[in-house]
Amino acid sequence: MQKEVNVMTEKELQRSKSVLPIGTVMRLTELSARQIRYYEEQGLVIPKRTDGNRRMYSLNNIDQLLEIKDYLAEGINMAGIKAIYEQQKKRATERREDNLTDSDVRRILHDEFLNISGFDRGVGTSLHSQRPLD
DNA sequence: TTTCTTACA
DNA sequence: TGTAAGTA
Repeated sequence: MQKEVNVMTEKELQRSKSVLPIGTVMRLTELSARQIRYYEEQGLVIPKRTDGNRRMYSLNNIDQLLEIKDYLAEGINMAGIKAIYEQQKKRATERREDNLTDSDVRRILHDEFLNISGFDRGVGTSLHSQRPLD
């Protein structure tokens, strides 16, 4: 049993190892260096730094970047993405403090997502005329 | 050669 | 966001 835990830990360690330079990340994610660095400025996906201050990304970082890319493709902006992560962090806290069932968590998650996406699209776009945050 | 920071058409 | 400049 303990052996399995070690295996899992090893995988996580490998996925957390920062060994990819930004150039590789660019090709893997189809994102420009400008964008990758910008997302870092915004507090999302902070890479390790090595040698002469060069960014080194891990496999997990790649996943994070791809996730951000998906959100962007869905029309969610930086503020919205940040909000989503803040909400997730908040949910992690709520989960410890309360005894929410999985369905409760799902309902909250769904509700928050609608508010976030509705808010972001409402500014400048007219896909929906709804004003969920009113 | 690649990446970094800063700044601007 | 793209891109140019000057480094490391």
